[in-house]
Amino acid sequence: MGISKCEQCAIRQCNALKSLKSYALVGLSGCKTSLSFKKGDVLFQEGDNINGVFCIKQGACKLTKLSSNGKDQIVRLANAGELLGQRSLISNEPANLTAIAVNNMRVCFLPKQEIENGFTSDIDFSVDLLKSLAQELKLADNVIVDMAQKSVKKRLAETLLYINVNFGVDADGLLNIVLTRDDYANIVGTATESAIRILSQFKKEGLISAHGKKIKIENIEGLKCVE
Amino acid sequence: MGISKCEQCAIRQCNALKSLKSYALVGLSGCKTSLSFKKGDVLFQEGDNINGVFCIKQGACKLTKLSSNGKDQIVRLANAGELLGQRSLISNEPANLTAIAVNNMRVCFLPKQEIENGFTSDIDFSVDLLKSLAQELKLADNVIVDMAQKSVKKRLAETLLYINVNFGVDADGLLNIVLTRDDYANIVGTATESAIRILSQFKKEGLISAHGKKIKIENIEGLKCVE
DNA sequence: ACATAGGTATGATTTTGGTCATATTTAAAT
DNA sequence: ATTTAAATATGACCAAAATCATACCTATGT
Repeated sequence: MGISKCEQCAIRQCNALKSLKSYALVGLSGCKTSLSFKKGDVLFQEGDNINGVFCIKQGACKLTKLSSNGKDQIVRLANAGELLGQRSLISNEPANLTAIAVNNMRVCFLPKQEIENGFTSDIDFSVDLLKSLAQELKLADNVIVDMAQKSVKKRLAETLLYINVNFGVDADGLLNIVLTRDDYANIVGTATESAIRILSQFKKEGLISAHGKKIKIENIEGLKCVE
Repeated sequence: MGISKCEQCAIRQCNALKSLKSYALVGLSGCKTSLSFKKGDVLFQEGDNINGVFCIKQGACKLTKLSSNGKDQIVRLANAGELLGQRSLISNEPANLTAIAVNNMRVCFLPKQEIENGFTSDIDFSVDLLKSLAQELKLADNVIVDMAQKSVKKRLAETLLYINVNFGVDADGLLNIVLTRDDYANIVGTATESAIRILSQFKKEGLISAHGKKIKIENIEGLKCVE
């Protein structure tokens, strides 16, 4: 059971839970589970009946799906503040994606029943859920277009820029999210060797620098111009 | 103004409007606009403030997005019964996609205000909207994986199978949706010549037959096995 | 019926990206 | 600290798909 209380948790301001009335939050506090995951841990798997949502308090994860060719595609990255499993809860279906921690995470699990109470009683909450799904859908549609129309090199450049904007950099300017070359390949949908090759090229061109897995963007404008 | 009444319209059973209470339907009837579009007509464009939703009574359309390389990607096809513009309405944003009729269409336009009244008063309506967005999101995620991981040939085979299942065939077994080779290319995200070449190959292999633009699937199992 | 534009078809060639092979480096486990 | 596995790097080669070129259909309007 949770130590902290949902009413006092700042992270809920980042997602639809911000619209829950205080009595609903008290209900949540009483039945939530605080979990922690280490890098590489699986939060849930494609096909799991998750029966609730996960609120990311700290850390980030990748949402992947296994393709029929045996490769895992990373469909998107989720950051602290995001709610996972909304879609499955709403559709009343098993998870369509697998969630894997990309660094150490603290997560609250909120059981389905409690959330459902929220959205029959709180119209603002369902409106917020609608908005967040609508946003996810828009982003997904845009990814479809990028996948279909842009080169691997451009997709990889845009991925670096995306991570820079959405996850930021540390004191040394290194991207806060640390991914393997294989992860990068699975985001842009290419072979691992191709991702490695292109990142090496970006390094030679001075667009990025790499210290092991840690990447620093050296030339944002240059990356934006990659075709 | 509409001739028929929303209360008596069967097509709304196919989408979230089925959950509107009868008084809300009467309100809609009073302010809806019945439109018709011919093949190739634009219902709305990416960037338009559509200020309402479109309910497709008859016909089908393609939802496209212009990529930075100047090509139009077909993100999905929408059939009779579907509601267009839900996402924009919810996000309160301009349309992210362009809708173009692929055959003759009859469509009702339902203004935003009226729909919004529906979802503050009718919890079932917002739940249904949530479910339909959730479904769209799941499909979009699956398309991302397919785009990233499958060959052009496989994507084209799956597109034919998708159209077969979702739009059906006429008395002669020809697919009900008639698309140009260019449209097929823009669905799977390839060059027009590549789409033409692969369809020719499918013809030679006896998987399909083509009578001008009209396509008939001759060997469903064969198409399913295309890699 | 004829002209015309848009769509289909196919060949030749180039480019992009995938696969296979093999080092080398880095990180994790004992 | 040493071993081991995993991740990175790079070359060589191959396959898939894009591009360029050209020709031929087939609807459409005049």
